[in-house]
Amino acid sequence: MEDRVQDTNRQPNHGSETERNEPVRSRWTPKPEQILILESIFNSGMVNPPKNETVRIRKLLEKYGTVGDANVFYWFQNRRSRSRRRQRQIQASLTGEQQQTQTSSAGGAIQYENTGSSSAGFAPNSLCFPMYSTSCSLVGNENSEDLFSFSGGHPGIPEIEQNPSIFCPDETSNLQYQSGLITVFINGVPTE
Amino acid sequence: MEDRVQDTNRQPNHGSETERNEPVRSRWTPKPEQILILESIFNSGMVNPPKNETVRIRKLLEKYGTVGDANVFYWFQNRRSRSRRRQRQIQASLTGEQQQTQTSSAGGAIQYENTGSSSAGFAPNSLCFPMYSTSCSLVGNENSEDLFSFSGGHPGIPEIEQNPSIFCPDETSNLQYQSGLITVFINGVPTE
DNA sequence: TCGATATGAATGAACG
DNA sequence: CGTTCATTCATATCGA
Repeated sequence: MEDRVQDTNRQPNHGSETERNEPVRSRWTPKPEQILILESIFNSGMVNPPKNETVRIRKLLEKYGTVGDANVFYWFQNRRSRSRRRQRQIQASLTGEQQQTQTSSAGGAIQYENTGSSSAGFAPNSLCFPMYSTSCSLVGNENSEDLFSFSGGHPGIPEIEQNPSIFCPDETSNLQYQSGLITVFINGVPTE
Repeated sequence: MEDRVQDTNRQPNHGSETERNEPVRSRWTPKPEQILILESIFNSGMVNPPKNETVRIRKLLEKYGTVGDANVFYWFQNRRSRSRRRQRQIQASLTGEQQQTQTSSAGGAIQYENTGSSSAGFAPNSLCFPMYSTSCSLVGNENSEDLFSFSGGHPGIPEIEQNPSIFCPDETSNLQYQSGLITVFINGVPTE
């Protein structure tokens, strides 16, 4: 398994090769711009995009780097899973614990189940979004192909759930615009 | 394939017992030998074993570790599902290479693919099975109880799988034999 | 470089 | 049967 055929380039901060060129990558490493897009979509309420949407999202992301449907799919799956887990843990520590109010662990519950003995002291720096979140530029994509007219009504799948109450407070309340190109997210779909 | 990673044989079992007596495992983790057996059966064409077979398979697998009928059942179910999904995905990315955003809902099937719209280099190397496939030894089990003499006559249920042609080419064309104990797969049933 | 965390990917279990 | 959730594994990245 593992054909490391995927070529993605990571390089969050090294500005050398930005697009093509990759020694050998085993796992997809989303670029900052891609993460931003994904985050936005997720936060827009589309936490579980159907296949069609997934494909569209992938195409959108491809403008910033190679990515496959599977990557997008996994991303959302992990996202949902992790959000939920975090939420659950927070809840748990809030309700069921009166014994020791977040003493050592400062409230955060990590995911790693006690792997051994290392005390779990650490820093819950970011409440819900720990991601790297490097500075992203999202500069205008020269690619002017019409992405989508964003699906107003779903192609036939009324299945989306506009999650009314998202837990994640998150800090990515982005809406980045720069270099004269504004990207707005309509219905979870980045449009310009 | 690719040992480069894996095989860490690392039983998630942090403990020491690799076999009997699990500290507390919520989910079954098939051992390499078990996987091999399952793969072989599946690749033999028995992709959807009836209950009787499932029971037998489970008993066979039990020689290498605790396992229940449900595990076997789930395994085959997931296997079938996955194989099919992958197949579909490959198809899709082949045809959709130019465009084709098929709206046929199809429910998100995703998993593996390398699309590289531009410069698609895909790797046929790992055909279809991403799974671990660790090196297995399947060393002779001193367990002399002869569980089966392979089903001579079928228990009475002619109801077998329907799918005659499986797509997955697979690479596990094993047939391992070791330390004086040869295991052959007759009719998809490992026998010694 | 090592150790910890973050997160992509794989897969067992379950749901509809 | 197809899809989704939960758990686990493997790797990228950061910090000391």
